[in-house]
Amino acid sequence: MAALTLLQQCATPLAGAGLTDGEAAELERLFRVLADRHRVKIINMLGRAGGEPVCVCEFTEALGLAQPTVSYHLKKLTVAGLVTRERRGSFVYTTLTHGALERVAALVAS
Amino acid sequence: MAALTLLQQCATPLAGAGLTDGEAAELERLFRVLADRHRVKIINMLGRAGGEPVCVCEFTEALGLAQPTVSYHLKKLTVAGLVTRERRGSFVYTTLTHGALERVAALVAS
DNA sequence: GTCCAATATCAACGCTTGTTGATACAATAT
DNA sequence: ATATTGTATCAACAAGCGTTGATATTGGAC
Repeated sequence: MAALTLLQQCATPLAGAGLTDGEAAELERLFRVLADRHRVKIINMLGRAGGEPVCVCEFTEALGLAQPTVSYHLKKLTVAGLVTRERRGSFVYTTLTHGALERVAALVAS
Repeated sequence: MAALTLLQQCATPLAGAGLTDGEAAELERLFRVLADRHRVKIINMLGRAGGEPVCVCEFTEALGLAQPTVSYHLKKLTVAGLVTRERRGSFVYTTLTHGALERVAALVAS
């Protein structure tokens, strides 16, 4: 009856403080923006442009998507701070935010 | 009438070869696994454990989720190759795959 | 002013995802 | 053998996401 039944045998000590709910939610939002094949391609195109602005119309052609769809994806990337947009006449150009990807990479590796 | 109407003013030259459809889809799958606050927390907990295995029951407690939900998330992380699972008696322990996060970070920064 | 082209927003639909009770499986104890 | 505990799978639902016609907005050309 005095058997020590070894409860809590699974304990594993964790060092340091964990992520807060807010930090976890922010990382979720960031990765969610990256979690789309078209947005990944857009970012890759912008990277290959070497920081130079790329016209919206190039994405529609390269991705084979309808114009509203591209607009939808670019907005997601913009509000996430990964790209910036500027008008030049009737065209809108998108630029990769400098250092944004490096910041993401640093977050992952931490 | 001979007005040069400047068609294709938006051209931007892109250097190098872009991502293939397969590569873009693979990145999408990877980021999709990371795009969840609970999975982010799990990975963070595993990182803080310093490569040591962590029992499933610790996640249910720390995340405040039902047991099937934790099982669901751990499976996603497992099939993505980010973590590995092993049984020890009736407990199942999860370990952060060595170098997995560093590989992801390298992908992002490229 | 009108006309046209590039882009953004809206509305609606199909599809995927996260969650959880219920249930099944696995391993140990008795 | 049965009982119990830890974990995985199943079924069903709510919520969010990507897509695209239709429509609105913006800016240049005439």
